[in-house]
Amino acid sequence: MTGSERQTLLDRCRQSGLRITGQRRVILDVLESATDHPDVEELHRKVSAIEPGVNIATVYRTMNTLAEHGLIERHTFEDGRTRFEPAPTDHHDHFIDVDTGKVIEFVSDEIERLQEEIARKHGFEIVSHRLELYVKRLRSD
Amino acid sequence: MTGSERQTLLDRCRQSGLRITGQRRVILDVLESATDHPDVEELHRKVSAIEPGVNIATVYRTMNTLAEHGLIERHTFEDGRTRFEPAPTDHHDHFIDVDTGKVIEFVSDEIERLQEEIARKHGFEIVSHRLELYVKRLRSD
DNA sequence: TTGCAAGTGCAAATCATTTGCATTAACTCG
DNA sequence: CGAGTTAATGCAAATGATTTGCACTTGCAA
Repeated sequence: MTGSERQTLLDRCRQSGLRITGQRRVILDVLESATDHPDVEELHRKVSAIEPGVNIATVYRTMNTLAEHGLIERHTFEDGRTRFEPAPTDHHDHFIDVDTGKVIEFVSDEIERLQEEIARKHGFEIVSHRLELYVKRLRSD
Repeated sequence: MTGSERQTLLDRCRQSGLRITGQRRVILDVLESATDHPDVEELHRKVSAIEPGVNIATVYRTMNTLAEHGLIERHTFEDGRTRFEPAPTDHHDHFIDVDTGKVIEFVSDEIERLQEEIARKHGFEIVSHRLELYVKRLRSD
């Protein structure tokens, strides 16, 4: 019932004691408003459109800093590129549309439960996991 | 009931019309006898132990050739390194032991089925997928 | 406002992987 | 079995992504 449920990346940066610079504002903004999971180059391109002159090394460094502080997640899909997504609030898995390259999130408690079960059977406990479904849109004609 | 069920990588290379060179013999051998999923550097190290003087570019090239011919699979786990595993005979998913780095394979028809179901619900059909469980050994004390 | 540490730009360094080119060696065919 | 073609290899240089050293700038706490 507080107003803090949809916390912005910027807020979380503050909480982590990171300095809020002009570049960071833009980077965080771009990162947050991205529907897709962008890679560094994409980020840099979008950031530069808003605020030219931001060095790509800064984007790299910012991504690393954010990741260290747990504010973003780093993903490496089969296409090899390292991509980012803001804040692991709730856990979810990914559809990757092989035609468009779009990444869509989904959740399945059932699958999560099965994973636990299988791990236990093998004498493991799960630290984390990743499930990626490479998909094509179903055509209804 | 023929004798062809456990086909060696070498055989499959021959079938694909690849030349069998001294280096390749060794590389295939190392690849096949590896329980873990090695990356290029690991492969090169092991190969060099048997047959010194094999250039790492050759290992890279061989991996690419094998992958093109579908004789090995390329994986990129969260640790970022590109790793290989011989022959995608049956489909399976991976446990990655976060302590040891070991990769263990497993299968779950149930999970596979759930995946199909979820994809369908979202209007997708699955082209391929990857499920990785990052795990720790359960301690029984 | 002042000072210091964190952040930034730029260029050079690093790391993994690929590639051009000359050389070697597998397989095919006679 | 020997010659020819063509893939495979070695080596070094090129590439592409990411990191880093260093000098300079700037956010923020006091």
